Amino acid sequence: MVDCAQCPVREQAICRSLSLEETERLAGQGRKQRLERGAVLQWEDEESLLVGNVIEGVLKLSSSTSEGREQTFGLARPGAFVGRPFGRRATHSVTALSDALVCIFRRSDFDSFARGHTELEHELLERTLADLDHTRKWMMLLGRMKASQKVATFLLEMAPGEEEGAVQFELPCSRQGIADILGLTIETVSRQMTELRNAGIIETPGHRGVLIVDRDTLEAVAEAD
Amino acid sequence: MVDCAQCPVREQAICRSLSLEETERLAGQGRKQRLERGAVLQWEDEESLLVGNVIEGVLKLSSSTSEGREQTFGLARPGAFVGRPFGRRATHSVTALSDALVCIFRRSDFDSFARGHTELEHELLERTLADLDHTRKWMMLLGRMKASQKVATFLLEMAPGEEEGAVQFELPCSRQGIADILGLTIETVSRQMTELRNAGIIETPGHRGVLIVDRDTLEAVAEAD
DNA sequence: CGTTCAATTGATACGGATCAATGCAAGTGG
DNA sequence: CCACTTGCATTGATCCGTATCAATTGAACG
Repeated sequence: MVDCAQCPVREQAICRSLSLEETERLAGQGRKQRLERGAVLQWEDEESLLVGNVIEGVLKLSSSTSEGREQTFGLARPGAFVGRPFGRRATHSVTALSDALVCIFRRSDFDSFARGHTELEHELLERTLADLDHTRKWMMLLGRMKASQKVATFLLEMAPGEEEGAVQFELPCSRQGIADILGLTIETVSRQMTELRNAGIIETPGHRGVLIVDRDTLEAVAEAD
Repeated sequence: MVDCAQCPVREQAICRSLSLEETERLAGQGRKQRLERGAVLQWEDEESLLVGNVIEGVLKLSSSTSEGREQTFGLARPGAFVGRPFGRRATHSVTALSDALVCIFRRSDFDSFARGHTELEHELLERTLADLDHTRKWMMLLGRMKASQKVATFLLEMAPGEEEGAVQFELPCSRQGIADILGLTIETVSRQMTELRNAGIIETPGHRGVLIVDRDTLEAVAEAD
């Protein structure tokens, strides 16, 4: 049985546009699935069969060139919607970066449900427009920024909040993961991190931890360096 | 008075999802506007006031870094929808690459019209999803391909049709324009074009003309070079 | 304490940017 | 009709940033 009222992402996921009753009707067509770290929910170029909401964990949207170089398009956190509704071919892979829990539907079921629920489609439209804005922003980063700017921008993007003071947090992925997002190599990312550390702008407690000491300077590096 | 029945993009623009009657009701809230080559319909970071359809010409969606390096996100051809509905801030500029004709609406008018017309919102959703797919494809190109692959991919993308034989066409933009799209410099684009010409893969009649002589080899270059 | 995997550091090569000059075609005016 | 300008495109020389290859360090774990 489903219990959307208890869902931890009820207020973030697209379901918030539906009444609890309608949400549970939708949920009746889907199921929850646990994903282990590294599991692939959808392969690029496969038929697009599934769509869904992320409940826990972090997923990665990515694609690879024929030579095997990978590019990450974005990360999906709890509350995010993943998959490609209204299209038969997946344009990217969806992989779990951490153990994750998703609430998934057959694409065809979701499509017809959405066609009957205007508010849901509208919510999806708003999200897709926001995703597009965000993707374009990162396009600029890939095409026009140098490594130091990319890394600084990435850290600022990952940092929670907007506060002035020092902020500490955990990165959602390894150095390789950062490299795939920024279109760099693992070594270049590492070097940029040590430069920032030597300059006293950040500290790096543990492999995934980051402490932003001087946010203003970090923003200046992101602007031009 | 409006006459959407005669509109040359009636069957391509989002309006195709509306009855002719509804289309003209929408048109009553908008107007046609001519844009001269180089005119800017919308500046990045300005308040998002306008949305609309491209009727004639080619527009460019782009943004610039603080240092003035420009990145193009995409081109809008006749039938395309431009602008950012349901959001108050424009994330990119919209510039006419050629003389153009657009059919525009105040964003607020369009938003409320769309909220009342499910089929229009659905059409917009499908387009936005397709735009997102396309943008991600180009993200990969920016992040992971080398100059020769970028240029080859660009030419293939611009070429009409999928035929085997030689195809001739005009590029929609100058070398600088290509550079802005591919995240390269004008010189690098030029050098790659001459390499392709010397290899007998393409010919370049006039500044904007391209003749693809050997499409297979060009595709091979795009895959890996 | 060794094994393993990720991150760091170093040395070198290469691709593309940058700076600078030349070429080429389409106007413009004498 | 020919010199002169103007705006791209092309070509060349050099420099810088990042990739690549290779070795080392460091942390997590059995």
